[in-house]
Amino acid sequence: MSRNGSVLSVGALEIRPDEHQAVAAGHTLTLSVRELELLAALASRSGRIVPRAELYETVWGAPLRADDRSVDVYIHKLRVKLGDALPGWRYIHTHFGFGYRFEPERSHPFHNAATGP
Amino acid sequence: MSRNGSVLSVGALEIRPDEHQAVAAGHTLTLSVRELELLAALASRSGRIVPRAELYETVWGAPLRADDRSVDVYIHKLRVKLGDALPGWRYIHTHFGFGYRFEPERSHPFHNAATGP
DNA sequence: TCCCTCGTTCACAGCCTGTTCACGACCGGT
DNA sequence: ACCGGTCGTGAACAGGCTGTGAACGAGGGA
Repeated sequence: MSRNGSVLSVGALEIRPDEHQAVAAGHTLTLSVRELELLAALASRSGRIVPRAELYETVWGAPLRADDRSVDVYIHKLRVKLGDALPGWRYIHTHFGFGYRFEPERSHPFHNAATGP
Repeated sequence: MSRNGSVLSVGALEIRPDEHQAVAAGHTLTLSVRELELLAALASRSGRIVPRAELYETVWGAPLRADDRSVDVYIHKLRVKLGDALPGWRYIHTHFGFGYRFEPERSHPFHNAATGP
């Protein structure tokens, strides 16, 4: 990940939280407020395993309740949209019992994706 | 988007604010003052997600009131005229909760539009 | 004055979002 | 392989935004 002012750049993704905009391989993603905020929260911690509680507190601004699945639901929404925009790559990895890790990785070793991370 | 003096060029559109004229695929559009100004405001920010307030302040020259729908109404008028002039292309994209983004994009994957953006 | 255009404002329908459920698949430990 | 706890995912809901057609009044030209 790299920072340039308020711009987060991870793999083929460029995220500008201030402008509510995320661009994947030159194509602007259609994200809701929560989706973009969660994406930014993940991207700004790229490569780290981030606990749900940390993600929730960052995006929702409140402590995570014991049975709240909001983070999981939004992770799924992001995976779908990122998958559509950048086929052949996985950005969000699950770490069972802990949380998620954001990092570009090929979905399949033999996938013929053209552009690198 | 490209600038040449006072000319904005986005996709098949060419907008000359100084001459109060907008040309789509060689055909001059019939736009009112507000319509042209809003189109110019959008085109000059092509590819960016622009908040309603910014558009309103640029075109109307005053801060956007909380329940003012003028921008939405004019966006609709522009969409109709652009849709007529350039079928098969979408230029104005809604970003729910924020504003609009101006960028040429095919309406349908299978549309046989001849001219590119 | 009459007609027509334009900008503004309404009203209502329809779409999008955030949240919460429900249920099945998956994981790790025993 | 069995089990309890975690995750993935599709769907239902209520509320807030946006799309859209129409009404209104001001202003300009014939």
